[in-house]
Amino acid sequence: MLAGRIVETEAYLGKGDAAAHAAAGRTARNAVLFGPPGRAYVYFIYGNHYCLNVSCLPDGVPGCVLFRALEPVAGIKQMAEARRIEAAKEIDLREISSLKRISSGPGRMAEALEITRERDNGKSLVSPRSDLRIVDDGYRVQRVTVTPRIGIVKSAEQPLRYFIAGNPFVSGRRVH
DNA sequence: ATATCGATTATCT
DNA sequence: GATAATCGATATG
Repeated sequence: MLAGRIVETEAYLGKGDAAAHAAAGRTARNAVLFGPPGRAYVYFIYGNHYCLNVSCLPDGVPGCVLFRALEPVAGIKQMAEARRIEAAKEIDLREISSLKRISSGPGRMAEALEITRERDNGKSLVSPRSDLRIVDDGYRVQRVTVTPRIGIVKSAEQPLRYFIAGNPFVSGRRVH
């Protein structure tokens, strides 16, 4: 079983959030965002990467949370293999710097979990029967830092990125 | 350490 | 035809 702690997220809203895929209304691509909450919204970006979100607001109201980084917890070797970083010589999975390369960043995270739109879009993330789930393991976050979102141009100033303060698996530069 | 750039394709204008 | 919620490699200080 693969598992990781969610350490970094971003919120994307609907109309009024120009950076959100739902901003211009419902299409075949973003239909999950307009459906019930708790479903996987997986999109393909830059011709290379998948990114995983969970739909959040009530049926008919678009909104989601993008998962940007995981702290690897279980199945670490398998995730490293999925990322094709197991073979490299200087990789030592006991080192934080190596572990960070597994699932710090939305594209990396999806690759580590082998998530694709074809397989996972629309899946429930809350059903006990689902093979892709968000669960509570009892971990309690002490402090959350809020900053603007990464990699967007429109609505770039809004403070909608959230991460566990000081967690070493948060992606990007700003970790505090 | 920071900056810039190319890859590669589904989706939308 | 242009764009994009990224990544990894390369160049430069």
